[in-house]
Amino acid sequence: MQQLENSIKAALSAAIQQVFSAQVPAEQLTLQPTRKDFAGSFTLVTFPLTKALGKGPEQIGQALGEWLTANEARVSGFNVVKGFLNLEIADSEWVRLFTELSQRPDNAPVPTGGPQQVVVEYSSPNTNKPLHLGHLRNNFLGYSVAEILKATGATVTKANLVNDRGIHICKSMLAYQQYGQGETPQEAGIKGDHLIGKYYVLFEKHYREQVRQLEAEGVASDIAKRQAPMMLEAQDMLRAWEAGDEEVVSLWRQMNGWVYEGFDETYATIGVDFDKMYYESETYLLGKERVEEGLQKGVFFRKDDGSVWVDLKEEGLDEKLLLRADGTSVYITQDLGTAELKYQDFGYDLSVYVIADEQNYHMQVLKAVLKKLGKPYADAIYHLSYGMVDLPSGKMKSREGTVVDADELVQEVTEAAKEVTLQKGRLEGMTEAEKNRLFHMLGMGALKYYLLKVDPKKRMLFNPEESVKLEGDTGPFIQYSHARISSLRQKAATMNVGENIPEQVGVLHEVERELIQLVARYPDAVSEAAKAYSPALIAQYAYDLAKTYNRFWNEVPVLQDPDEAKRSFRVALSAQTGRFIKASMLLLGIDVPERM
RNA sequence: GGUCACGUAGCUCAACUGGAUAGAGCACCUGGCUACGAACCAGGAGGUUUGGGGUUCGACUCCCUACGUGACCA
Repeated sequence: MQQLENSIKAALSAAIQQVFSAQVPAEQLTLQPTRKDFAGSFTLVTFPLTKALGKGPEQIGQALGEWLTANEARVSGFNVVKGFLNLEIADSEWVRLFTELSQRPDNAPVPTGGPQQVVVEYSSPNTNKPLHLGHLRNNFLGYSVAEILKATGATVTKANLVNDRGIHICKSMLAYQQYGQGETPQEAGIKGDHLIGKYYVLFEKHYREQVRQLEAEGVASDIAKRQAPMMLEAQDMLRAWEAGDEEVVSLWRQMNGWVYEGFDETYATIGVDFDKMYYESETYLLGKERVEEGLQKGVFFRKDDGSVWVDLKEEGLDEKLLLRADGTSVYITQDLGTAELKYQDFGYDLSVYVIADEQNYHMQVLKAVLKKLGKPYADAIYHLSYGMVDLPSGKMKSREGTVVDADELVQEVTEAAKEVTLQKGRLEGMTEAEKNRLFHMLGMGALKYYLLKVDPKKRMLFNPEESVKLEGDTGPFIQYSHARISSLRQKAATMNVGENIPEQVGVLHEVERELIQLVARYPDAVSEAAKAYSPALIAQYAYDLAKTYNRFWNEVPVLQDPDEAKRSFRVALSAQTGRFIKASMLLLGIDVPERM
């Protein structure tokens, strides 16, 4: 489609040369898809040309339209409305374009001239609690963006940086020591990540009680928060961990192990994967080396108390602490180390960080610091900043217990999909296992599509009732369209209708033309989505494709048409639509069924 | 206090990066299954794009300002 558009532009540029004897390079022309209410496929906006050509917008449109229909075989007609020249493309050209696309292998890359070695870091959980709704947006985005970049031909590594050390996990450990009585996930019958989460909550509960008590005794609030015994103990534990205390380290290992088992189960269920795992416990020391490097290069400075800082005022930021006075690291310290390590491992020319927008400032600082250090990979860092997920009741707050648990949510959407599918689905002859796989596929389709169809940058609202809907602008709507196509193809096969594209198709139906144009846009959709790091563009495309196909289904007979050529052509068009629906959905991490 | 986002139909989201009469879905109303799958399709109603100013042939989009929401920095 892009090619066709470019060659039309070139033709327009030539037309301007011929008719007005003026030079207007093709790149300067604004060509856009024609709006639905007008005839034509491409529209040239002629307003910008009036000055250069010294004519009115209608006059220009008329003259160019006439020249093109006479001299350019692919342009079959035109009309001018105010400053808009609408060009109609010959049906033969659409059929030719479609034929070309049908021969394209499904996994052919869409070259964009973009980065080739890519690392996408996403998920990046803390190990003190199970995944929740916010993590789901992150996971789905990261997975999808990685797949989209792969589709452009890049070599992509999916990385997960696990935050396995720090005060948060010590809190869970402490509570477990005090109240756990050695229980294991197996004994408790709870997933490991949920078990650890339970103790984290327990810590918070008792800790807050202690703070309240201290306050009742007249201690100031901020002091009480720092002096509460459980907080002091947790900090002791962190120090013991850093010192390598055997007992603490072994408990830490055991509890993190449980969490990983739980996470792995969740990752498998939601269908995301990673090529490389990083653990902060293994990388945080590397960050200190970078700080040392910065001190030696003179781009960082040490304050009297021994803490290390960087001055980013010239970059429009502030002074930033890099290492505490006691030599312990802060978040950014370890990020410096991990960035270096990733570069050593993969030599990326693009490193994507899928991180919520609350860390915009932090990521700016990271990039600026790496630049100060003169790191060649600083500019390759891209922060894919996404908005928070709100609930109808407001913000999710773990303190108030309003977080939506990922595992529970997956369960719910699957259950909802099951209910409807049992009622309306065509499940004859399917085994129980196949049925369950289908329910899961549809439930996840609904959930993933719901979270991915919104522009990543924007904060979004998660409405539980809407997220399990299967009608309208939803994943299952698109999955349904695919199932329909599969069914049609099967029937076509039994009726001996081929999927070949005949030499002569005749005049196209308007909706056929529209469908071909959409199908032809697939590579453009992928490349736009890659450039914008936006799965939402793919979701939008898949929806348009399914929607237009359904209109085609309702308005045009396929197997019933008396003309044999039309029958095969329409089956071929259906088949290709199905392939691109599937390809698009797979880019979102959503699988599509043959029937449902 | 400072910095940065965002504000579009009752609700949830689009709008090709400055182009035509701002589009979809949900909800509401009307119509279409003895047709290849009705989880579908067609139609109706619903908008001062938060308010106010400016830039230009043209502004949801860019600039200024007020209000509202959110995040971050101490």
